[in-house]
Amino acid sequence: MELSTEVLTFEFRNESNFHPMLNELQRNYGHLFEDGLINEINQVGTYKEVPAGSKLIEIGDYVKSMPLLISGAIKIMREDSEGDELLLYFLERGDTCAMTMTCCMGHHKSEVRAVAEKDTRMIMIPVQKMEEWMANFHTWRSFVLNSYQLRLNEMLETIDTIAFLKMDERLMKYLRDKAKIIQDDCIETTHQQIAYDLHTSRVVISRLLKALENEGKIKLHRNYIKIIDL
Amino acid sequence: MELSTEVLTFEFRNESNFHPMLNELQRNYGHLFEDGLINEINQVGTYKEVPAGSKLIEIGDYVKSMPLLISGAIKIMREDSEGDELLLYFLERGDTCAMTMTCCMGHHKSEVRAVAEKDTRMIMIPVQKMEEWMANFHTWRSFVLNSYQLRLNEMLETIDTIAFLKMDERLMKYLRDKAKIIQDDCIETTHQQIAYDLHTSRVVISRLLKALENEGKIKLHRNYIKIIDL
DNA sequence: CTCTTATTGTAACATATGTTACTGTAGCCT
DNA sequence: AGGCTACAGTAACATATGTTACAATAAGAG
Repeated sequence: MELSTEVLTFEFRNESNFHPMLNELQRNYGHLFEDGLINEINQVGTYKEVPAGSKLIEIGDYVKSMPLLISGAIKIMREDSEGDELLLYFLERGDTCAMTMTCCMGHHKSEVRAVAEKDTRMIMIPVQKMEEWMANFHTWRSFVLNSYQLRLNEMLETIDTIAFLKMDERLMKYLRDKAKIIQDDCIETTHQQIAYDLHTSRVVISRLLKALENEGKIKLHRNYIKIIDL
Repeated sequence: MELSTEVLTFEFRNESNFHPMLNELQRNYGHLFEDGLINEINQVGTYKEVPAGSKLIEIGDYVKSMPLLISGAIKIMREDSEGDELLLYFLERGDTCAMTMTCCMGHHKSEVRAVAEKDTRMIMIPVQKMEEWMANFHTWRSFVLNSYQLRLNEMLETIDTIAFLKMDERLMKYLRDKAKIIQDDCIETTHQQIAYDLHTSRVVISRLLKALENEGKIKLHRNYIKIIDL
């Protein structure tokens, strides 16, 4: 499955009479950041809008800016040397990517892939500012540390899921999480795509999905799954 | 297997003519921290020495100080609701525990268990100072961020191991990692203990160990395993 | 419409891992 | 020595997951 890696970027900075970014900032991050910081972000940040399916970061990429999500969702994936994939977690409004921060600050290659799960809007912050703000803005320090904490907890949850749950339970959790992310009981996907995300085979997923349908928990259709009671 | 949770703590602070802690600090963290910070750590830090096997943190504990490891090793474990265990990673000299930092700063319960793998020496930092130093010491900020990055990468490696490797490969990696941590080709442990760490059953471990022995990679003995060629 | 492709369902089988049960023995205590 | 316990070896079987192969059909392209 080939997805376009094209990304639409709109620059709003330095335009005198049109500041949607400032608006978005205040709406989504006003309660987190002090005014001075909001101002700085507005100065150096770049507004970016990407359609569902676009690849934002590939494994091995050098990353030079970190995102502040405004809306939408981003799927973070891991891949091993054989190309086998595994879904790690999703990012949503108010999130940033701790993995990206570590890449930025350590000037390392990305260890993960990031793909827009829905149409997504975000503000990109250049890496140099991150460090500067760490020294100057208490709210930025808190935000960064809090982001690390959230991400560590997501990783822990991922480990729990893989280590302690059987595939049928992982599948149920996957469907629940996905429905929550897209805020819809109808999940548009294929059995093959789920198999990639959970790192198993399509036949296994079809088998388990059919079992869930027989238990009345979901209803299967071509290219989408309707959640009844999970 | 019941282990003593007793912990030996020696306090060296505020003693005028005996400062082993300052020595240890300079030896192990002098290249990382500026003088002023070393001094502060020496003022408020507590030297702590624990024997192998002692439990430092239990899941659900509230943690009010973070460790800077001087020597030894600490095993970080996860446990699910049924009491099934899983080894996450080890901490060594120069490390601190990012999970602990997040607990301290967020005032959350610990999500993990920490057990001394060897006799271990460390300096404990009270949580209040952590935040203060974040604002005042550039080297402390770098250290904290770097610790988060290391821990995220350890977690990623753990996920890779569980998700992409079969049990025999996980076992080999486990033996290699363990030998490296204790710096000895003879690993003192039982099949049952390995089974707990890898979250599988003793019989499975015995079976796979026997296979490794037949391949000439290890030599099995009662209560210890000698690594030949892994 | 016809042809093609992607998607799904399903059977049959292979393999990895988990479970139960039993044995032997080293090490320790008395 | 005798007895106890933890540890290890192994067989036989159960289950979960992975693999291969093939059929049925919906959706889209022409």
